[in-house]
Amino acid sequence: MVNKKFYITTPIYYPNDIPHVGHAYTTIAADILSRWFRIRGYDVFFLTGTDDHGKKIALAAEKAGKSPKKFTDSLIPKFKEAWKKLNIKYDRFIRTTDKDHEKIVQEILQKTYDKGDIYKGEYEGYYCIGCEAYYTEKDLENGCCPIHKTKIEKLKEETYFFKLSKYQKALLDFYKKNPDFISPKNRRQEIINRVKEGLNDLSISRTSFNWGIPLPFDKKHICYVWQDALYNYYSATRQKGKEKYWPTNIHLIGKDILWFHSVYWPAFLISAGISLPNCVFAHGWWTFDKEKISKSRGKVINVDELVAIAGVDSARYFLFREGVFGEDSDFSEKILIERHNNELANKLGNLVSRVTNLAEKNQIQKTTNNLLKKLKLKQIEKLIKNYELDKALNLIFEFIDICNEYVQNKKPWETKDKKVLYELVDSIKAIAILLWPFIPETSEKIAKQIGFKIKFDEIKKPIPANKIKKSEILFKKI
RNA sequence: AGCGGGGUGGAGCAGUCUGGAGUGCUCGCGAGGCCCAUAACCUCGAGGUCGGUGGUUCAAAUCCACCUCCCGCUACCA
Repeated sequence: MVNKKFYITTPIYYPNDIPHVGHAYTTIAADILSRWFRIRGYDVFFLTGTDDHGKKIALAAEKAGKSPKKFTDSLIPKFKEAWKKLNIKYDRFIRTTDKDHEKIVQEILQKTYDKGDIYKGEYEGYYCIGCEAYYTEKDLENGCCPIHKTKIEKLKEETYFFKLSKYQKALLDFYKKNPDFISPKNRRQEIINRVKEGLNDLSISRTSFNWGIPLPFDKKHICYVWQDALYNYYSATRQKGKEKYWPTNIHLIGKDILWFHSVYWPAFLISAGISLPNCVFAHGWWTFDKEKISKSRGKVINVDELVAIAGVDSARYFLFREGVFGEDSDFSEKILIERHNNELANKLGNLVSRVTNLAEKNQIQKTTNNLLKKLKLKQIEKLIKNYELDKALNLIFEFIDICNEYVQNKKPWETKDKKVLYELVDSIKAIAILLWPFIPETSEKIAKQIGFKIKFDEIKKPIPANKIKKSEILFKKI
């Protein structure tokens, strides 16, 4: 039997950023889902990467005295290290400078051009020479550049346009037929309303700089950011053996780029005659101690800082337990530590500690695990399939409480009941397997300690009545 | 301005779609229990007219209308 496939992506990030909590959130979410579908037996392809092209990069490279390629090469390790640090297991790290990507982008652009969806025109905007960038009217302050405070001029540039307006109806039809395409559903109406208001054609090329992919039908022009970037999701599946993964099951993104993914992206694909992704899931933003994260105000928390607070697993756990997946949440070091202490150390850690200790002293004896019946496995599976990660975690931790209660009520330290201890050890196994996508390091420690494999089917397989040793402390309190 | 989201015991949140005793979670507070465990764990309790007004209904936090306050988005900007 052929396994079902699951293809998941994160956005490709701008490499001159420092990987921070926002990047980490999306990427961990993708990691959790891909791990989950892997243990459920799916053939998973998890893609992340960087968007190396664009004017900002070209300028930053110039400033650093490097070629853009060399410059981005030097930035990529930061991201790879961050993901390693967060225990993220992606299948490919794509860069928009990858040869296979460039080739695919050009092929599709040519196709789109041949179809007549790209035409030459003029782009008009407010151009600041100091910034070497265009601004929209509302960006200006009294007609001046917001950064240089200098008078700004209206400039025209020859550019190619994509006929986005042509796809208004097709998009609306598509949304109607695929109600889950834009998720969570409260964002859906927002997009639909805006699309109904009408779509402008999209300027897709620039001649003012050359760090990008040249248009195949006019080499003077380079493809401008979005088209180049969005196609990465597709080009990654044009590699040999990877074709089966298209279309994407879920594009995980931040709500700030939902418009591009739910409007431009399907329009580009329809135009190129490519089948459309199943779902674009826009999650919320992190505020920091109730304030919006902004670099200028120093309210960013980067991956190193995040992990330094209480470790990888606590960070991963916190991000998905705090708040509803899909909505905004507030990041606070204090609350992360609270959750680490109260939930991971006191509930989960302590449960493992007391049970393994009792099991070491008294041994365990195989029996039917009635305790496990209280685990709402079906519901948990359903929640994760609907990407309701916070709710799934709630149910798993509800079961941890039930286990702690069970220890309390059955008093195995008094009765020395080997069967009760067996039930508990077997239940911890189930907990560890279910938590593996969220806190892999901890689950693996538990698995090693008790002696089982992290596979979904193992949840229902009775654990062999091995000798158990008291576990080390899983989460030290802070 | 338009569109979207929100206002639930002291704090932070679920619950609202698919109405059914104010149910639940984390923390804080009060009392007790346990002693296996990471001074952890378990039980009980105090505390809310579910933003306001009106409507539908046998029944509304939940559905409808209006009002009020908070927050976000408004496009070629990753």
